[in-house]
Amino acid sequence: MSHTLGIRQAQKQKTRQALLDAALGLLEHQSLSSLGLREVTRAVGVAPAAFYRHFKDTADLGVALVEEALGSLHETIRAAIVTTGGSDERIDRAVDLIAAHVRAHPAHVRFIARERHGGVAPVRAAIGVQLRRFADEVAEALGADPESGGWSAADLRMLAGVYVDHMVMTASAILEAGAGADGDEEAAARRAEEAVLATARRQLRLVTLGRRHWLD
Amino acid sequence: MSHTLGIRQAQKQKTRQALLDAALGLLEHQSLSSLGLREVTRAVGVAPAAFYRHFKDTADLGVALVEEALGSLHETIRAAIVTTGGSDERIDRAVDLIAAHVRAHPAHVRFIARERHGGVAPVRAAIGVQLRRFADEVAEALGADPESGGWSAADLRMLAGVYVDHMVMTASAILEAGAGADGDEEAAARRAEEAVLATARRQLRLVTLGRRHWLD
DNA sequence: TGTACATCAGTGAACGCGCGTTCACTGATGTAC
DNA sequence: TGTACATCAGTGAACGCGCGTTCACTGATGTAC
Repeated sequence: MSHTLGIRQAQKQKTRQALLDAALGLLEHQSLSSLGLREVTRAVGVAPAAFYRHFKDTADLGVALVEEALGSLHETIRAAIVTTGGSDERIDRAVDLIAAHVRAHPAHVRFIARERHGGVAPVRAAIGVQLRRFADEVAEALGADPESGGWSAADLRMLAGVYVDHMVMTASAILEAGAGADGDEEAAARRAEEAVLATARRQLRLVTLGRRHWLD
Repeated sequence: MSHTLGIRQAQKQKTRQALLDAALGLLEHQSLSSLGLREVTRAVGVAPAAFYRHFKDTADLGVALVEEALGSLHETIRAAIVTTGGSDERIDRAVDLIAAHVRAHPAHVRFIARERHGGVAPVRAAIGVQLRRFADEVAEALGADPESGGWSAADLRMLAGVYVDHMVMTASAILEAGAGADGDEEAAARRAEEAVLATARRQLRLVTLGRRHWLD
């Protein structure tokens, strides 16, 4: 099988991951566009010059973060796709999966929502490519669904786009709902999150109804 | 009626507007989070210290930009609301209005899409407040529509949210479609924009169908 | 297993530069009489 | 209308500071024999 990494390679990967983690943390309160290389290395505890052993600049690090963040989202999307059952069960399941994803990877969700339209072109492009891939994948799954008989490829792709966009928007809204959760406000934050989830479910039901009558 | 501004006040307003315009231009390729005060004053041709006669810092300037950008969007939304006719005509009209808005105020659209989830909290908050106001306004208009008989306030609000979010996303997508339009690619960009508009119309039709069968 | 050399992730000092902020100022505009 | 004083938008110099990038380096790890 795959041979074990040498000590040197393993240590390098560890430092690289520490840089990525530190950057993600620092991006909670700023945009990638203003993230400094020295800020990141300071947070990790290595010399500024060490940064260049791993990334060309912070935009390059941002692209690596896109792969990490959308890798985890990809798994959630696949889990939502394979769900079976009636439309209401599928909607509940999809929304639960998104909520769990946000709880597991809040910083990833924030990063994607923030940089999707952010000021760093290569990162924006990388996010765009991946989200389009997700939509293609969802469109393919929708095409396999008997409910989609008679749908054109363009219409399936349009519907898939609605689902993917909705997923990203909902994830970001859940994050925002929990943002003010300090001390006593925890209960209020939980209520706000539940309101976001309820709205998301209603919106998905609306789309499902539209889908059902698309070919009328 | 309102008395004319003094020469001093008029000149001050002119400088303030020049700072806002310069900032908006500089934000095409970066986020507010990384916009420098000196950058803005340099673009206008005034001393750095002059900035403080108008804004506390760049975040403060950003909040002023939100009001400017969402003021113009507000008018477009009102125009879309008062449209009459069958649902297809209303959809076509709404999408045309968005396209015209993007053509008239591309930098405003970019700013809102970028900073809606951006790294500057006061700006994010200001955008959130205004978009929620727009949704309230749309919900009220939807409530007056005979097609919405029997709808709960929460459902109307949910639907209004879908429309407002869709409008912002579509505006941003139109901008992105035209982004690569240099030289020979102009024709390709126009085709890309038309594809975005076609998708937006289909998505609105999907929502309209869902709306029609909401109470089934 | 042991030795001699090659590799290379991370160091630490140095650089020039542009940043945000302060301050006393200037001179055109505004106001009171 | 004319004069004397007040206001205040914009100036320009100065400050300390952290930035990104470069470079020769060190010493642990890897490799060839």
